[in-house]
Amino acid sequence: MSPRRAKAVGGRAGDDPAAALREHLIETAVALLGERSLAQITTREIARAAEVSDGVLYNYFADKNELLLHALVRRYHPIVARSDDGLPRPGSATVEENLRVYAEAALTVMVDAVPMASGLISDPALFHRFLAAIHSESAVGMEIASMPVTAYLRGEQELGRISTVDVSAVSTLLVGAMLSLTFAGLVRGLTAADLARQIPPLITVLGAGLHAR
Amino acid sequence: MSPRRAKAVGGRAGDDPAAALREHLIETAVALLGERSLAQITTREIARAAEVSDGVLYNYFADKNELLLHALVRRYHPIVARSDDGLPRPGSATVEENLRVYAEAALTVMVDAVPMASGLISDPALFHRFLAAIHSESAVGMEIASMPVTAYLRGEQELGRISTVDVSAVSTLLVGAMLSLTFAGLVRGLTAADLARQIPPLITVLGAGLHAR
Amino acid sequence: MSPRRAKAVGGRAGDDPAAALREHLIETAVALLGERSLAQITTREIARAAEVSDGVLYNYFADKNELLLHALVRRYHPIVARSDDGLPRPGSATVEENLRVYAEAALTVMVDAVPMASGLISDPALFHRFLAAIHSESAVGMEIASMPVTAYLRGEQELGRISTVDVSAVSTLLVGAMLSLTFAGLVRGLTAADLARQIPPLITVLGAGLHAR
Amino acid sequence: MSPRRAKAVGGRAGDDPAAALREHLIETAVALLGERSLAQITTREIARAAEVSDGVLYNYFADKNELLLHALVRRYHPIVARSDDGLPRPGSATVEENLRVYAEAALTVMVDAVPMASGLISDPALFHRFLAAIHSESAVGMEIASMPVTAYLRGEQELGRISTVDVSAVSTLLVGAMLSLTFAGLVRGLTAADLARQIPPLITVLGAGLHAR
DNA sequence: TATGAATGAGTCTTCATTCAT
DNA sequence: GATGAATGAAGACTCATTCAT
Repeated sequence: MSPRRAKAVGGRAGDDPAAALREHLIETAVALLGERSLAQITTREIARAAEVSDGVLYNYFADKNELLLHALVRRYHPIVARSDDGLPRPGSATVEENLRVYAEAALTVMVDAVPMASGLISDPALFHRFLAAIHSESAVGMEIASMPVTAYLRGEQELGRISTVDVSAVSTLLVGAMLSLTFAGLVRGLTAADLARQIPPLITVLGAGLHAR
Repeated sequence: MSPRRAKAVGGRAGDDPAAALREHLIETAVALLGERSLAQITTREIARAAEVSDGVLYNYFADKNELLLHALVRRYHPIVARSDDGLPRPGSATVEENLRVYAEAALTVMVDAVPMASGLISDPALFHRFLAAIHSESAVGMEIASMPVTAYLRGEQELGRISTVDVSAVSTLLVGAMLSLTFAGLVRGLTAADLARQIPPLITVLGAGLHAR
Repeated sequence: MSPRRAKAVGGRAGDDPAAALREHLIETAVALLGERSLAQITTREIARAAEVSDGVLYNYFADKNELLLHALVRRYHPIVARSDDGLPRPGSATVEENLRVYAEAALTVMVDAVPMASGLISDPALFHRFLAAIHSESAVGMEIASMPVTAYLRGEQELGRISTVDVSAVSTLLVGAMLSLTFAGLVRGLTAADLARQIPPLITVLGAGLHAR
Repeated sequence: MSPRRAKAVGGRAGDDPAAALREHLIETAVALLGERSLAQITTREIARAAEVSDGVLYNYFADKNELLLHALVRRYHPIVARSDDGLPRPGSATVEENLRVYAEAALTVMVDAVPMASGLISDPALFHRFLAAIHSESAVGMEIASMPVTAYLRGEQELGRISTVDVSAVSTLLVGAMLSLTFAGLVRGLTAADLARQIPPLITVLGAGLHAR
C-alpha cells in the first residue's frame, strides 16, 4: 500500500522511486532545453512531456527555475565532458591536425550550448543561481571549454613539439574563434558542419605562433 | 491648435514635437535595456520610466517589440560605429600595439553588447525581426566587429608591415578571443578594463603569425 | 480671423460652418454603418474617414453613441421614406402584381436595415436611446415597414378590388415574410435580388385571402 | 488522488467532476446571455457569475468566444427542440386552431432567440463560427423555425384537410409574421403573451388560402 | 474651434503555483 | 506522494475620451 508512483517513471527495481521521478523531470527538461530557451518552457510543457501531473515538480524542486537549473547543469556538464572523448593525445598525428579536431569539438559543443547559455545570460538572477549551482565559479565560462585545449597544448609543449608559447593564450584564441563562428552561424542558420570549414585558416595562423622560435 | 504634449517630454525647443515622445520612448527603452533584458521589460515599466501613460507607446510603434527593436538598433549602431573613432591607422606605431587598441575597442563593445544580444538569441522570432530591422544580415554577427580589424590588417599588409597571412582569420581569432573574455567576465562580474589585461599575451601569439615568413 | 474650419468640410458659403461639420460627421458615420456594425466602428475610424481630428466629434455630440445614434436615425428614415417612392397606387395594375412590388421594396429595405438594427438590439441601453431619438416609439418596429402596404391595401379595399379582409394582418404576414427571408439570406449570404425569387408563391397564398368572400 | 474541485461546482454526486465546471461555465454563460449580448459579456463577468477564478475558462475552452458559442448553441437547441413538444398533430382539432398553437410556439421561441441572435449578426466572424458549430447551415435561419409548421401542413394536406396550397409559403408567412411581432414587441417591451393576441387575425387571413379551391 | 497626442481603465489571455482529493 | 483542476496575478494591447495648444 505504498503511495502511487508516477506512471511515466515505471517501476525500475532497486531505484529510489522518489529520486527516479526527480531524475525523470530533469531529463525531460534537459530534452526540452534542446528545443526552446529557458523562458519559453512552461511547467505544463515539462509535465506533459514527462507524462506526469502538473504539480509533481513542486515535490522535488522549489520552483520551476530550480528544475531548469538542474537541467541546465546536467546539459552543461556532459557538453564539457564530451570534449574528452576521443580527443587526440599529445604526440599523435600533427599538432595542426589535432588542433583542428579540438576546434571542431569545441565548435560542436558551442553550437549546442550557446542558445541555452543565452537564455541564462538574459536573466541575471537566474544566471547567478546557475553559477551558484555549479558552485565552482572558476571553472565556468570559456575556461571550461578551453581547458582541454590548454591541457593538450601543454602536453605537446612537454614533448617539445611546440615552442614555449603561452598555451593558455592560444586556447583562448582558438576557443574564442569557435564562439565567434557560433554566433555568426546563429545569425545565418548554419550548422556546426558548415562552420567547421572556416577552421583550417585559423589553425594556420595559430600554427605560426606555435612553431615560432 | 496643436495637441497637447506629454508632460515628460516637456517643451524642448527645436524638437519636432511629434517625434519627441517617440524619441523619448526609445531612449527610455535603451536605458532599460542596459538594466534588464528584452523579455523582462514590460510595457508598463517603459511607460513608468518614461513618465507617460501605458498606452502611448502604441501611438508610435506597432507593438512592444517594435519599440524594443528600435531601442536595440539604437544601442547597437553606436556600439559598432564607436569602433571607428580614434582607432589607429595602418603604418602608425607598431602592429602589436595597434592590435591591442583594436582588441580593447572590440572588448568594450562586446561587454556592452553581449548581454543585450543574449536576450535576442533566446527569442528566435524576435531575433529575426531584429536582423530584418538591421536589414543587411551579412554585416551582422561577429563580422561587424571583426571588419575594422580586418581592414586595418589589410592596410598593414599593403604597407608590407605584416606577412601575407590570412587577415580575416587573424581578425576572427582576435575578435573571438574578446568574445570569450566577455563571457568569462560576465560570469565573474569583471569589467572591460579588468579583462583587457589578458589581451597582451594573445597579441603576442598572433604576432608570430603576422611576421611569419 | 474666424476660427479655423475643418478641412474636410470645405467652405460652402451660406452654411453654418459648425453645423456643416456636424453633418459631415453624421454622414461619414452613416457610410461606415453600411460596412460595419455599431460596436465595431471606432471613433478613430470615423475621424479618419471624415478626414477630421479625433476629438471634434465631442464638440458636437455628447459621446460616440450619440453620433452613431444620429447616423442610425439618418439611415433609418430614408430607408422607410424610400418605400414611398414609385410604389404602385391602389387601382393600378393587379393587386397581386402590386403586392409583389411592395414586398420587394420591403425586402430591399430590410436587407439593408437588419444588420444595422441587430447592432442596436444587442445593446438595450443604446436601443432605447435610439427609440427615444426617433421619439415616436409607436411608429417604430415593423409597423413602419408595414404601414405603406397597409395603406395601399386599404386603398384597394375602398376601391372594392379586395375583400373586407384584415389588411393590417395581411401586411404583417407579408412584411414578416420579408424579414424571414432577410435572415435566411444573411445566413447564406444571399442578396435581396436572390431572395426576391421567393416572393411570388407568398403572394399567391395571400391572394386567396384577399379575394375570399 | 483527484485534484480539487471548484468551490462553486460543489460536490454534486453522480456528475463527471471533470465536466462539471465546464457545464457550470456554459450554464453561467447561457444565463448571462439572457441579460446581455455576446460582446457585452466579459470573461471576468462570467468568472464572477460562475464564482470561479478568472482563468478557469481557458482550461475548457480555447477562448472566450468558444465558451459563448457553446452557450449559444445550448440556448439555441432547446429553443428549437421545444417546438416539437406537445405540438398538435395533423388531423386533430381544426387547422386554424392548430396553426395558432404553432404560431404561439414559434413566437415564444423567437422572443427568446432574437435578442441572442442579434448579437451574433452584428459580428460576422463570430456568426460564421456559430454556423459552423451548428454545422448544418442549411437548417439554420428561419427554416429551422418554419420546418415544424411546414411538416404539420404537409400532414394536413395528405389528410385532405387543406387545399394544394404551397405549404412552405404558408409557413414562411406565418413564421415571418411571428418574427415581425417579436421585433415589434422588442421595441415596446411586450412579452410573448402580449403579442400572441395578434395571432388570430393572421390565421384568419391564411385560412382563406388554405381552403381555397 | 480644431487638432491629435496623451490618458488610463478595461479586455482577453497565459502560466507558475497551490491544494483538495 | 501524485493528481490536475483551480487560482489569480500579471502582461500586452485597445479605444473612448480629454485637453493643451
